[in-house]
Amino acid sequence: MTRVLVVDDEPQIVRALVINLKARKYEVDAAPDGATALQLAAARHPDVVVLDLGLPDMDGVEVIRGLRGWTRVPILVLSARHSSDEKVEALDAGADDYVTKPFGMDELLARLRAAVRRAEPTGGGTDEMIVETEGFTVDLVAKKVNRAGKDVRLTPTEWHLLEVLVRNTGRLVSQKQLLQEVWGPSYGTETNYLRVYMAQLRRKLETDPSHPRHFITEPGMGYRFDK
Amino acid sequence: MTRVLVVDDEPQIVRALVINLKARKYEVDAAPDGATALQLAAARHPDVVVLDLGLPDMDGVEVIRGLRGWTRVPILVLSARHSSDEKVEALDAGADDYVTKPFGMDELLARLRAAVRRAEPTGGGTDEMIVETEGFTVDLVAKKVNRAGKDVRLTPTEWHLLEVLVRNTGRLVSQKQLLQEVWGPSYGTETNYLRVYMAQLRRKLETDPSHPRHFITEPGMGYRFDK
DNA sequence: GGCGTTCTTGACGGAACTCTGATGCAAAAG
DNA sequence: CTTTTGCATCAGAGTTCCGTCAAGAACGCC
Repeated sequence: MTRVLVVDDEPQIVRALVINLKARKYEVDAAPDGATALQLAAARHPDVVVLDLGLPDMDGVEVIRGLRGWTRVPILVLSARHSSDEKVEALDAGADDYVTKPFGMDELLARLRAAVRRAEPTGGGTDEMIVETEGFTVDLVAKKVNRAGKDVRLTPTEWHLLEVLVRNTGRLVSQKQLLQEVWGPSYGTETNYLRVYMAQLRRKLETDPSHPRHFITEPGMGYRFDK
Repeated sequence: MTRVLVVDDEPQIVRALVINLKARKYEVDAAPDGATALQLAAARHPDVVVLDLGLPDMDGVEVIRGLRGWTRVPILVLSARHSSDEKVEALDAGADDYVTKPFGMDELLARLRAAVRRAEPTGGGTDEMIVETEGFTVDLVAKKVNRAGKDVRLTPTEWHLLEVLVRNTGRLVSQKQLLQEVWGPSYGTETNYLRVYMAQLRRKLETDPSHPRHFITEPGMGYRFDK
């Protein structure tokens, strides 16, 4: 189910959006200001953000920057201002689309669908995004890990961590990047989480967990997944 | 260089777009109708398509579908029609954005930048920034050094030092600059650190560490990395 | 409300890394 | 030829970082 974060300080707009989105089977979170928005985004990892630029506590563009610091989630900006400069600023800060109020609900929903669609992982269906090692197989589309013919059960956090590593196969991923992608932007230094969950992954996937061959530690820098 | 395909049957709009895009260092192809557009798209593989819906030979939405059959290239729709239905149809057919005429050039360019930006690869196919010598290979993105088929393990400081040198391949880097970039602004004089870590790098990477060929000392001045 | 799963937190031993000082060598300066 | 200066090398001390375990807290599911 697609999760949407709606950020707006006008209750009637939020209500209208929430009703329409829920009717179309979206999962919706709402935030009345920028601080709440950033917090919710980190906690809930929405698939798309609908953001009103006129917020009570901070400039909407700052919210965009705050999000772009750690995520590429599509951001659809709402604004009462029609000025070209405003649009350019928001778009260049990292917004994906800009809709001026008053807006048609149909159009907004269509733009939302477009934003979600293009964020989908390679919809072409040609490459299945399956990574194989000699000990196990990771299917990024089906979200499944197979080892010796049996599916391995992973917790959400374990899976998320594995996903980030596998999407960067062969590349070193810094601890900060891992923490921020999996736990959110404010967790950049909680390296103990990484230690615990990396140990879990190794225990579940490595042939010899105490001598990992695929989940490599680069001391002081980060981790690397190798085939 | 980013390649743009402009599809429009009104010469003056095409001309305005081409001039503005070329001035901003885009490479531009232009097509006056749908058939030419599909053909050019296939031949030239543009990074983004700007598409007017009002074409002489076919419905613009058909062009979108024709493109979406085989590519995920961002499509930015231009149209004189403000109707919500038109927008929804185009977006749901696979367009990425919809701008109504008359449009502001600044806004259009900003939306174009946004479309190109989000199409940029993140997990796959990034440019690799690889530097090769006859003895070893440095991958600045994956943070990997390969020597004789095996990965060389570098400590954070060693890697950081190597990175600064490699990014300045062929140029002399002063000791002060190296120290300040790797250890911080207040370490401009601790040249002994440099000696120790330069020796480590040579020991790990040079074929004959006592007669370095790549990590050259310039006495009294600094160090230089040569291929 | 009870139960099982998952997430968080803290502590500890061991491994890896950084720093430091001593020593030797070579080239430039006197 | 001697002195001085700058660099290379080595090994040990101190510090930081990582893997592991275990227990409590939070969460979701009947």
